[in-house]
Amino acid sequence: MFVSRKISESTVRRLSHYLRSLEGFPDIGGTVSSEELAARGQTTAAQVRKDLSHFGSFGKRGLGYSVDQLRDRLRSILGVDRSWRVALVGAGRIGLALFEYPAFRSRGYDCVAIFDSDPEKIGQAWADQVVRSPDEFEKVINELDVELVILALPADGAQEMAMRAVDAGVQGILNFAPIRLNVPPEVPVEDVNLVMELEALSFQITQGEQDA
Amino acid sequence: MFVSRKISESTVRRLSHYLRSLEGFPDIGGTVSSEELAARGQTTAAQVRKDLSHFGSFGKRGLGYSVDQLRDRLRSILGVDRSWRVALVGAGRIGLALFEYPAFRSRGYDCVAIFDSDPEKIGQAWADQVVRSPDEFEKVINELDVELVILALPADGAQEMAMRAVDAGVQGILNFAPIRLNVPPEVPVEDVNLVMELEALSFQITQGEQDA
DNA sequence: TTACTTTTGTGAAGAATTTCACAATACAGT
DNA sequence: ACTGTATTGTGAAATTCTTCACAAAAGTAA
Ligand SMILES: NC(=O)c1ccc[n+]([C@@H]2O[C@H](COP(=O)([O-])OP(=O)(O)OC[C@H]3O[C@@H](n4cnc5c(N)ncnc54)[C@H](O)[C@@H]3O)[C@@H](O)[C@H]2O)c1
Ligand SMILES: NC(=O)c1ccc[n+]([C@@H]2O[C@H](COP(=O)([O-])OP(=O)(O)OC[C@H]3O[C@@H](n4cnc5c(N)ncnc54)[C@H](O)[C@@H]3O)[C@@H](O)[C@H]2O)c1
Repeated sequence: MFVSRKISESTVRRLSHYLRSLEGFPDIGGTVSSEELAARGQTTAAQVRKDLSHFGSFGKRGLGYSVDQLRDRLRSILGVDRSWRVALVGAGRIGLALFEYPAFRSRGYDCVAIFDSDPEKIGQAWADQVVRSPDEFEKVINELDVELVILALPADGAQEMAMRAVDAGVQGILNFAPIRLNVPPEVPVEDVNLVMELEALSFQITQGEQDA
Repeated sequence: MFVSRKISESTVRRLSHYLRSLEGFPDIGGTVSSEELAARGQTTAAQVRKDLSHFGSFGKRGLGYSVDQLRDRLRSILGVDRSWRVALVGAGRIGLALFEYPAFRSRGYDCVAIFDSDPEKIGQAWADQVVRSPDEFEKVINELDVELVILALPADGAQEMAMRAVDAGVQGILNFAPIRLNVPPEVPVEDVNLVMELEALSFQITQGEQDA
């Protein structure tokens, strides 16, 4: 019934999926069943109900869940019923792609500062932002009250910038650099490692062939 | 002792980590213990041994694993002891970042074709490649014997291109579009959803604060 | 050869996650 | 009000994943 601490990683991923599905319903006032939600995700109705039950019971037996209500509840559970101030560190190729990706801003992740160590890039205008020197990092993080940092810089600078971000009071890190960051356990880090995703594919293909 | 089918997703992710760690050892002829490997990953020695034991036993009691041997074995398990022919679909911001990312090629993922539907982009040269029209898709996939496809196009075109890729004989899909692709179960799909990663962060931060 | 140290490989125990299955309940129709 | 249908919320069972713990090597040193 109540938030019993320790929600599993996979549950959180599924909650994101449910929210994404619900945002597909432009429908006002409708309802959705755990069965329907399961079909759109890639899971079972029982799993959907169990996932949601960790946070309370907001369905109606015989009817399902109110789309509007469930969507709001999921937004609040996932912390996207507000906006987050994000800084981008590394104004390279992946940094640019992320910066220009509209889905971030539309979900409430607001890029309020960009840093790069390359003197050629410092001072460049990116939309409403100017690329800043890492020398200003702590000052800017504090002044703008940055909560999240996206690390899109080469691996050799990532650990240092992660530490500086934590020391400056940043609350979470999305890391694209292919290294395991060492940060205090209370600061969550999510790693994105695309080589690993490709390896997962080639693993599955290779294994599959061994069966045949 | 033998590949007993059904290796868990988390095991595969850890195998990738182990391989990445081992590639950090330029050391020729050395050995590494499960303890050391665990420290570099973010796991336990028992987990390392259990993961490896699914594929045979290639350590020496009292000594550990031969770095060279284990690295080769992991490469072969993950299917990266060969090169893979990859096509990129969608020559946009994320497509460009991926195309120029050197770690892919160096791991054996070779981008051999690029497709985009934008007439402005078709014909553009990208390094050694030329952006092609999706009209040529099936022909090119077959001629170049493409095995993997990276979908970096907007969500509304992704399902169609996934299906065409499968029909053309592609064996795996790395999908950046924020939709759940519908493909036959024997074709592995890996999804990359960055909004979900950010939501995982904001969830953890939000939850953490509720404790305090 | 024997004693000692180290570290693997693995069954068994323990923990976590998913699935099952069903009583509880909400509404619709008559 | 009653009957029928749909669908939740949730203990319990089943399954999957992780950790434990220790006998079985393998090397080293005396
Ligand atoms: N391009 C991709 O598709 C891709 C995919 C996955 C992971 N990555 C990883 O993302 C990171 C960035 O990749 P990229 O392709 O954008 O590289 P890039 O070389 O295009 O950009 C990196 C940027 O970081 C800047 N930088 C370097 N040190 C810095 C520091 N200390 N502080 C601030 N900025 C600094 C550089 O000046 C450069 O502008 C790398 O770690 C890479 O491994 C990239
Ligand atoms: N930019 C990011 O950081 C980011 C992050 C996560 C996910 N994504 C996702 O990745 C995908 C691409 O994002 P982007 O930012 O590169 O977008 P983009 O608009 O920069 O590029 C998309 C490209 O795909 C092409 N395209 C459209 N339909 C096509 C078709 N049927 N066949 C071939 N090409 C086609 C377009 O012409 C365009 O060049 C989107 O689904 C987006 O949601 C992007």
